[in-house]
Amino acid sequence: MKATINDVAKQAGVSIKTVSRVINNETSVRQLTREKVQLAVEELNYQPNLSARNLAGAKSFSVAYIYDNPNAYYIIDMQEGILSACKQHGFELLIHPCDAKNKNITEEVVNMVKHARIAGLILTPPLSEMPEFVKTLVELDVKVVRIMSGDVAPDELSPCVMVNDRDAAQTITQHLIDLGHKDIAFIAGDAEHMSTIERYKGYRRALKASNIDFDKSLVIEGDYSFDSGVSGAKQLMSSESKNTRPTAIFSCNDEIAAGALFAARLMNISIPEQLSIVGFENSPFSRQTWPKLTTADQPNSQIAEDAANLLISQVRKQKNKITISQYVPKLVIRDSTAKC
Amino acid sequence: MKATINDVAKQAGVSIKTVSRVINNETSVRQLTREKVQLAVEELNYQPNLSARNLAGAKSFSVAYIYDNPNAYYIIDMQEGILSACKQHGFELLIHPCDAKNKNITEEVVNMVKHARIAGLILTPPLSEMPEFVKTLVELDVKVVRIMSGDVAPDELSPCVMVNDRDAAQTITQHLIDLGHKDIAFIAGDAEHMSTIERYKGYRRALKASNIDFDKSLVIEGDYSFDSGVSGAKQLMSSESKNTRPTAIFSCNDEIAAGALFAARLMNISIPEQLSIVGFENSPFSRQTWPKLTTADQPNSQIAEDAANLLISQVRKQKNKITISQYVPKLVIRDSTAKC
DNA sequence: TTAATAATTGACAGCGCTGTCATTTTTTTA
DNA sequence: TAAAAAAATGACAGCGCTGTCAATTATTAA
Repeated sequence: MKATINDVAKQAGVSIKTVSRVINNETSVRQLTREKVQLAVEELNYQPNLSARNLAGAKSFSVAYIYDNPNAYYIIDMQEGILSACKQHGFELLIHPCDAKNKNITEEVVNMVKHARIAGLILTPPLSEMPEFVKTLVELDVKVVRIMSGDVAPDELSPCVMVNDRDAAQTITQHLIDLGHKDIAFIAGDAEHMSTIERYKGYRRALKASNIDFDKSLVIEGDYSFDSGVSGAKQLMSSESKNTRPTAIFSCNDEIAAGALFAARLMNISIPEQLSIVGFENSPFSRQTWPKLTTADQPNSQIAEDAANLLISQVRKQKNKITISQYVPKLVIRDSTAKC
Repeated sequence: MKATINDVAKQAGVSIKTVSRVINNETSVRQLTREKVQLAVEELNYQPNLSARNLAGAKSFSVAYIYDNPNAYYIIDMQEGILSACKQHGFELLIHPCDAKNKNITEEVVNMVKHARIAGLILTPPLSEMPEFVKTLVELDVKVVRIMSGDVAPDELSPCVMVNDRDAAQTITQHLIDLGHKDIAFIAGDAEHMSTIERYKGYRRALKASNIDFDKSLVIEGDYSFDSGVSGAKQLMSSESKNTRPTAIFSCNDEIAAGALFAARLMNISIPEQLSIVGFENSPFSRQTWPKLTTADQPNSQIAEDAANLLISQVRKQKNKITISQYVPKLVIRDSTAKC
């Protein structure tokens, strides 16, 4: 019932090998022949069988998305972006949730790659930020594309799609400064995440650009969780605290910001009148807090599609060398920030 | 490098066909032979090649999860549950987001199933609740397992995993009644979703059981969105409203509840002192609202794993007829409900 | 124009597995 | 104990495709 390469060959009056050449976009097929084949492909609505391709060829038509990230919205966006690129190029997507903290993560992934004959991997933080992990993979000749925080790729290991958190954080902080804030606190995400580091840099840079003295006591460690937002904000705003009480809090992501909002509520601090709070990521729930969060929006699905396209062209050896594309999240002003 | 069936056969001193029999759990292999083969499989860490299996056999080792649901947390939980069952049985998971409203959805899915040689599908609402869609699929001999709301399967089309929203809703409503509430409003999800209907039934049943008069004006149409929670609660609590002002609101899911919380805030109604609000689903953000939501918890990942196992045993023709398993979400009491 | 070279095309094996069917071994029956 | 029946095993083709290499055709140089 489903057309095979044989049917197409017969219909086009050529050998199956020629059909194979056409569908794989190989050179050395005469234009006329190519068109004959393409016509037959369309008439029969032929689509190559992935299993057969994977089995016969040295190539693979599967890419995998390996993730370890508690943020469901992020993952779903990524997946859909990747899927969209895959569909376009006749690739298949395998998803593989895992635990980055696991010592055997490298082994686990290597095993999976070997077993399932994966053409390449897409990695997002924190996995994309584990140099040893990536290096091992690359040395095993696995194509990898990483989505990372920063403006330039940290190495030549693999192509990257960079998200410029630094500039975005600077813009966000500037927004607070423009509102008249001077005592701006910073609640960090996991310290080892590049995004935390980059956002911190942007924050510092904005302060510096406006000649605002940096107060170390306004920087609180956190871990990208709601709870760390709660405790961070409590610590910052408690009356016994020796710090200058900040008038604004830069939260490393929306969850932290939601936590800070929660803490403010607990302490009877009204937002944004008495305290401005910003988030980062523009996850759907940043619109569902009270008040709605000012945050930075990143086009995740677009970023993922970009990464997948990069990966696929790598796999096809369309050597576009180490390509890098960069995105800068955009400020979204909502109701959690106000004049000082 | 990777062991193939040939390596195993050689190692075990049998033919590849016998190895095939063992790994497929077929009968008519002597116990002794079976053990020899199993030993070799372990020694070589052999794992059958999916592509080869798919290509050679009539069977397929891929299942697909087709979804159309804006709730990222739900999808991720589902995926992970399905993935876990797949891993256990050597199946592969394909994910396929789609739009249930699309007229060609059936064609799209049928096409995908045919093309990718899918062994079976897992469907969640709203797709699982489209009888014509399911029927078409089943008639094309595609195995389907549905996750649905209700206590018994609506038909014999396919196995189902049922989530008893009705009983859960009754329990939740009873919780409100126990707190002394009598004027309990209901903000519905999408009217055509079974879950809305079932939750509504549970709500009505609880009222009836406690001899509380049902007030139609306390039932508001909604659509499972934050915004419908906002407008629903506004409508219920506005002073011009002719209704009895409710003292509690049953929201059909956590998003609606978050919306109701938001509206209450807007209207200066304090929760839970002046108004109790309950959600449904226990999504992560129900812990991140102020106050934290009382809600009903459903073990989504477990449900999904169950569904996937059901599907896989169907595919393997281990005819456990039309099996149904049922889950009842459990009440989780947090801070958004209080005595009247 | 012809030989040499380059560009196109095809024949065929084989990827790792399962299905079919024939063969061998074991068990049962007479 | 032999013959018949049943159970266990294996030989081999072939799933749909790609890689290799040989054969053919078109193009260029001499």
